[in-house]
Amino acid sequence: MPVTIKDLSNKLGVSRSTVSKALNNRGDVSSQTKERVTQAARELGYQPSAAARNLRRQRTNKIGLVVTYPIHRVSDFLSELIPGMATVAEEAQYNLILYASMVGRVERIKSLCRSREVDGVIIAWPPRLSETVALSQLLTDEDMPHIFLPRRVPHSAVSYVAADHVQGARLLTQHLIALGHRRIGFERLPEVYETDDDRHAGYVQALREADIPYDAALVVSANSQDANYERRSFDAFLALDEAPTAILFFTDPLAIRALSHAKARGIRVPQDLSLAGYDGILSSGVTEPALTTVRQSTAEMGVLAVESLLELITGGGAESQQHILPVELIVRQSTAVPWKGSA
Amino acid sequence: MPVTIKDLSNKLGVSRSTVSKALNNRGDVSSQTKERVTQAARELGYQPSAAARNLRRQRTNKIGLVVTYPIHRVSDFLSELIPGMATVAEEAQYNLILYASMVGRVERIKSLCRSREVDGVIIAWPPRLSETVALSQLLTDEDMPHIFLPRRVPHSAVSYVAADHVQGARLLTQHLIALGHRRIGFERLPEVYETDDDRHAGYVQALREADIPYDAALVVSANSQDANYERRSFDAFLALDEAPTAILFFTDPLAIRALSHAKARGIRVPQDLSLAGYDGILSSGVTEPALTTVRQSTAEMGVLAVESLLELITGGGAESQQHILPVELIVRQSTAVPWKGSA
DNA sequence: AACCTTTCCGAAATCGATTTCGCAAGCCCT
DNA sequence: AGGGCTTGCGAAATCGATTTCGGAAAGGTT
Repeated sequence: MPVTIKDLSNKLGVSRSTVSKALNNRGDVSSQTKERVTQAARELGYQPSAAARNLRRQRTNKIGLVVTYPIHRVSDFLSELIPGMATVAEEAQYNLILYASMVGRVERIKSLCRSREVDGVIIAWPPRLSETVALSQLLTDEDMPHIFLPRRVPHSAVSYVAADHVQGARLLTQHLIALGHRRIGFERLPEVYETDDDRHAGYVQALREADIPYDAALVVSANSQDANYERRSFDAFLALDEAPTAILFFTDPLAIRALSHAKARGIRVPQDLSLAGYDGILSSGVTEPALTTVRQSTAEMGVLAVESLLELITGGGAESQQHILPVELIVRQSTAVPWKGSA
Repeated sequence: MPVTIKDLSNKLGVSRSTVSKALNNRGDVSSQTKERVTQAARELGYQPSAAARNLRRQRTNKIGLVVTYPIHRVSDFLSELIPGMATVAEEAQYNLILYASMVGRVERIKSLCRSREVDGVIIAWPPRLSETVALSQLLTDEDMPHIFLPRRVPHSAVSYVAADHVQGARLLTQHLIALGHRRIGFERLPEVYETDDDRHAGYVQALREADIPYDAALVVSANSQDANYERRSFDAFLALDEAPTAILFFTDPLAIRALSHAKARGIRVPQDLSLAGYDGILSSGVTEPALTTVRQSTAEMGVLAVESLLELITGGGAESQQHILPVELIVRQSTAVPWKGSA
């Protein structure tokens, strides 16, 4: 039985209204009374009940991080996202509630809105575009401020924070072209929809800019569900009439595994073959050779998502928040001039 | 303006009490009425207000993950902890609220208790023992179920989930001894208190079991604040009259950096020097050579912590929950027989 | 002195759900 | 028929804070 506002008002002989107004620093309380009340509140260790306050104020000062993707598949990103998000939220007197088991649970999201557990949500790793747009509509209908992360949603009314993957893939491809590569493989991952489209577009764009014809045989689609697929696709690359001299992988883990396949086959990286990843995860820096990759600042995206969401909640900002953050090319040892030494 | 219980009762022409009782499946409502009510609730998409329910029920169905350590320093662990924790919590109809900026904020924790935002808390990476015990006392006084993670708290009334670090360090040391090492260095990290003590104890125990005298010169203390310290301490190891043939590091990152220092000095690992880490982070598997390490199942600890906390909350379980999870030795390529080939 | 402003406070309504308690209707039993 | 039970429902209290609104008291103005 914690101290309530009633206890305070009894002890001081003033009404509950006065206590509340004093603690919230309203105008119609004398500074004397304010002093007495705050003093007593401190002494008794009074802390307003969150539930009562939420009910009355009709807001919770909590924002939801709704992960609409198998959460263990994105835990690496979460570890970069969460510290910044939580910190920024807390600076604004908000807390982060995690909703992990949201894969395909539109019903659950709807009930989350209606029960008003949170003042706004960040939808992390939303599903394919059509569903995302529908979800956004649902949330709008429910009057729930929301922002998508970290995927671009090409729709003017939808808020999101994403990284510039067109540019990322373009930078990587340009880097390889500058080294002298002309046959550049690209292993894409269609299951991530727009992100995959974007990176593919960046790859295509860089090729076009260098007047290198696009060869569909150099582009294969990975499948993160199927562990064996990687090796098969890697071998497929090598079996081409004109094998690529460099391969871009959709993510670092794919590239790292390709690296070990290469080693197992006696292919030297980068002398015989250049490999590059994407994301700049920690492991990409400690492989031998260290991976050339593109780094998106996940932490920054999280921070920006929270900040944008808070603006949507307080209504201070624009109608919709759309942010695309720059990415950074990280050149390391896994890429080099093709056929440097064939010994 | 979401649908409230009042809307339902109006539409159906029954009292609010009846609606509530019907939806909560109480005994004193006819099954007919129950049917009508649930039907209408579905149609209108009624969802009880979380705040109102919390206020009335005096519980929130939320548990707090209180990180009392700089959160960006533990983000790797968080990524392993959180998916399991959130999933288990949600299965039990609970959600996880993150409290990130809790370093030294005892006041904040106290207000968290008094405002009853959560039904229980998991205190992650608690501070030194004396403070931890005091914190536990505070939480007990506030009637707030709590559990510490992932550190042992040697105090019968305090609940915690931890890993068996005595055993972990012992396994590593035994492994090196079995390979033939007798001069085994140990770089400890005193800032993590009990965990450090435990690992040191395991090291000592393994040496004693093998009748190898303890040499204080082989044990140095790292300081994670000071990036240069590592190199200095590494050089200090090498400068010893009788340099160690193997070194255990308190964590994988320390070992990984030692690995690059070794390379930079032309020392071959493991031929000239065996190195081992601790924790089995992802990166430890992709270094060259891959690190021998000890893996604690962080994910399991998180799950167990949530389960234990839920028992404390529902009062079903024991008075205090104390769990020490086994650890697993992972032998990889960074450890070998000493002086295998000196060429 | 009559009137008008401020200043400050408290009674009561409110947020939305749950729970207690009383009561009416219907049933069974002797 | 009368007493006792069961069943099903609703009125009202409750959780704890906030907010609206009315009014008393004090001060100021002509």
